Amino acid sequence: MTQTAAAHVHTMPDRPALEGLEDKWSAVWEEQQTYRFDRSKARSQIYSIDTPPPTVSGSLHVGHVFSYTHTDCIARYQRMKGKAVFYPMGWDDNGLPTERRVQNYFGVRCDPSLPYDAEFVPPDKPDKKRQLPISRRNFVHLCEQLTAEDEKEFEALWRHLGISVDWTQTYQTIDHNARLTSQRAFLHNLARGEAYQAEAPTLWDVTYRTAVAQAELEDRERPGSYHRVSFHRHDGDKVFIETTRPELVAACVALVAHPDDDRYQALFGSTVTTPVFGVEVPVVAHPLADPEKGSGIAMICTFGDVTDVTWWRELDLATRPILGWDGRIIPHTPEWITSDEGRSAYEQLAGATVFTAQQRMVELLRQSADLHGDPRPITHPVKFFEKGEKPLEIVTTRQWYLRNGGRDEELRQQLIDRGTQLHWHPQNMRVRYENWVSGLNGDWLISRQRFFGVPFPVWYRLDDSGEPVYADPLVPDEASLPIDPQSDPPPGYTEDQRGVPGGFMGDPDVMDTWATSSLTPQIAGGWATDPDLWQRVAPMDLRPQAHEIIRTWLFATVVRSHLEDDRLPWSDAAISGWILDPDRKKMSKSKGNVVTPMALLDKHGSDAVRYWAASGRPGTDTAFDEGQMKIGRRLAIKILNASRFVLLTAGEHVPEQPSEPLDLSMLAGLRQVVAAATEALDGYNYTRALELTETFFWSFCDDYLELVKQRAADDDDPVGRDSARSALRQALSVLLRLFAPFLPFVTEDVWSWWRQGSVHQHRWPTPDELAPGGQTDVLSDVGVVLSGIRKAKSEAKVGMRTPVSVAEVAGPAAALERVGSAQRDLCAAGRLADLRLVDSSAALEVRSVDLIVDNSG
RNA sequence: GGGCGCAUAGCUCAGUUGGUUAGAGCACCUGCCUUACAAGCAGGGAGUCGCAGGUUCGAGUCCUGCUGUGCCCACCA
Repeated sequence: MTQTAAAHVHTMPDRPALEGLEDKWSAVWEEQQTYRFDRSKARSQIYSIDTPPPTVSGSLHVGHVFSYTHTDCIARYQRMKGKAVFYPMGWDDNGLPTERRVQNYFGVRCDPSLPYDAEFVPPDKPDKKRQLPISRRNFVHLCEQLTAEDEKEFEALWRHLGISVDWTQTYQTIDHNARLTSQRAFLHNLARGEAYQAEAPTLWDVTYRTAVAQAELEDRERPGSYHRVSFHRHDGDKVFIETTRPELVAACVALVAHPDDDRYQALFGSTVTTPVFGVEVPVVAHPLADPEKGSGIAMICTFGDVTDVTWWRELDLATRPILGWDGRIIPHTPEWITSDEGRSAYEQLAGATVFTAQQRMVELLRQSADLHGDPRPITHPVKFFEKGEKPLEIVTTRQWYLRNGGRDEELRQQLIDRGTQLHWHPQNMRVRYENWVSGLNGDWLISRQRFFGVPFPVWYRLDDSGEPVYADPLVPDEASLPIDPQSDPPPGYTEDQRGVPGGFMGDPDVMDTWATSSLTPQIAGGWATDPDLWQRVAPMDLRPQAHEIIRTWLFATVVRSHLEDDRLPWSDAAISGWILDPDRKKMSKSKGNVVTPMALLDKHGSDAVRYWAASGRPGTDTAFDEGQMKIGRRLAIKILNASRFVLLTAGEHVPEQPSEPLDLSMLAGLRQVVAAATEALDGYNYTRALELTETFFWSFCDDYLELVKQRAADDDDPVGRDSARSALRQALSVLLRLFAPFLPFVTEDVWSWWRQGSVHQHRWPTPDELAPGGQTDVLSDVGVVLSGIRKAKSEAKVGMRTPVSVAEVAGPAAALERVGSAQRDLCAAGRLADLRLVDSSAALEVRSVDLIVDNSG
């Protein structure tokens, strides 16, 4: 142990350089287990992070580097403050992107009805046209196999970037623990009545043939057309409506207008008949109807859009669905269409896609003279599944829901209150949370009609006629989780009772990916597998994440924790911004402007890239700026050179406390920096902490080092010499630690030149450890004089080494006294033979500088 | 349509609760081989703080309106 530790005390190089520091130190950190979580600590001594699990099937981009660096700076700071940092890493391999990738890569598809095949090996050459059906468990294996490669790439990047994750703490969102956790949490929700099934109109993606939750919607502007269509009153008069969806006339259940709309007062309470189909529908009033839109009166169909659902529910209207789960018009002619003409018209639509049905319906309306004028093209927002390509339809299906306040004012208020209790960085992000929670219009739909994912751990009894009894699901023992109801029988049943009357059937659905990722604190923290760990890390300290998933990941996590533990999942949420390209657009792969992160790290060095990332304030979108990385690189090199100089000058000797006013002044300034940087980091303002340290460091190099370099080497003045040496060593030690969270490689390398152990396990500096006393204005006043002398030389276009016979400095007596206290240093640094101090009431200034210019040569 | 940001030097950004003459870095210009660092050092020029009002002794900062820009949300007739 001592042997290996000693091996990492490195000697100071003659020409220090940044090259190779990443590989060198990441290997040492791994070997020394520098970032290993110490689980012997109690909760109060632990800082725990709910790390975002990156989607492994996605690609690495600069945004990852940016936001993970922010979290790492916080993690390193907390570690140096003495906390045991729980900093796990997850991999998101659940959900549609992975499902599609595994299908294409291996040429297979998941068929949950198949039994597990332990002997299965994927085909050598995937046949993309005929995907081989395999069981869910086999599919999960392939997923884990494929994503392992991606995980390696991510891990290599994180290590190279210096992310101080504990690599023994990893999870995958589809792994055993994640499935166990998701199923167990669901069963708790079910037992408490928070999870329930309902048959209801549901937003439905016809391509994936799955339900979609409110949080996964997005609006897209799409072309459409207003069709002016007439309905018929019994007296033969026509009522004109405008619709963008004439193909749904057969699903019409009512016309609706605003209750105050004078034009339609006479119609309310009466009935009209639909064009073409001749179905009698009521005319109703509802305040949601907009008199300004179209003709002010609209047809209500089951279901054309979510407003239809509202009207249907609130006005208690009939249900006349004509769209199937495949997005086509239902083949058999519905019973509410009774006329011969109507039934034959419907037959022309039956089985057609929405697109084709609309064309045929327009033709039918023309023939019956119920289409007035030409369709008027418009552009309007249409709801899409965010990963889908066709507009969503609304169909009635049986689904699992989880209460999230969308239909319950009391729960909604409790969740809004949770948002208030959470410390947001930056604070204004809370508003997005509140807007979202306030705008919820239903509970969280958590079931998906997909094949790959975490299955619902329930079965249904089949009655004597083989129909499932949904009202009373069979549930497994918690000890048997995770289970797959498609291959495991419920307790008390045997597999041969599957699908037979009097037997059972497994729930065919899987959970929404957010139903799993909303449990990342529980998955990472061992809620279901390691109660000892869980009580040490939960509730967690920090959730770092991006702002666009506040409505999904953040909110869903709050919901789960609120329902399960009646508390917040973490105390703080740090919301990172986006990376913008130079055109101020969000960087994205499709635009082809993404730089691969590893190439950046190689080009500039990890510390330099981290410097750029840390310059992006919490929650603020930041421009991708290689110039900023060059500045970071320069800073890292400066740290190498200045440290080397300090150590050469100050030597190995550990002297007494500093005594010279100038030295004490510098340390007084540094004490202020330590206090301010600590306060900034406590408030998650890592950018401010870096900025303060950097500013101090440059003036430390340019002024203080220049002033004391001669005294520090002057053996004729042992007191002054040792004062400077002591101050230099104290300052270097503190500065390296202040920089360590941001520039872990260069600081660790310098630390190894003269100290034992890792700087990253050293304690964060405190003002108390620096020599007390000292006035900051000694150094600043001396700096004014030094700057004046430099300016005179610069304006005379002579070198800084040019000697000066006398410089005259004027200012108030107190300032002159401070300058005088460092007269020797000033004369040495400015090459002054004499410094003349003149009393003046004006601000301190250099009045004259008499240069000794050698014109002879 | 509602909400939240942003707008300060050519570029990227700081400017804490209102307070002398608005700052930094990059870029640019002028110099300097100076023994830690030329991937360095010294110095310099450069801004009507988006526009218009208002509050105040005093506004980059507070209030109102507007413009531009970005994001989030929203009920598809």
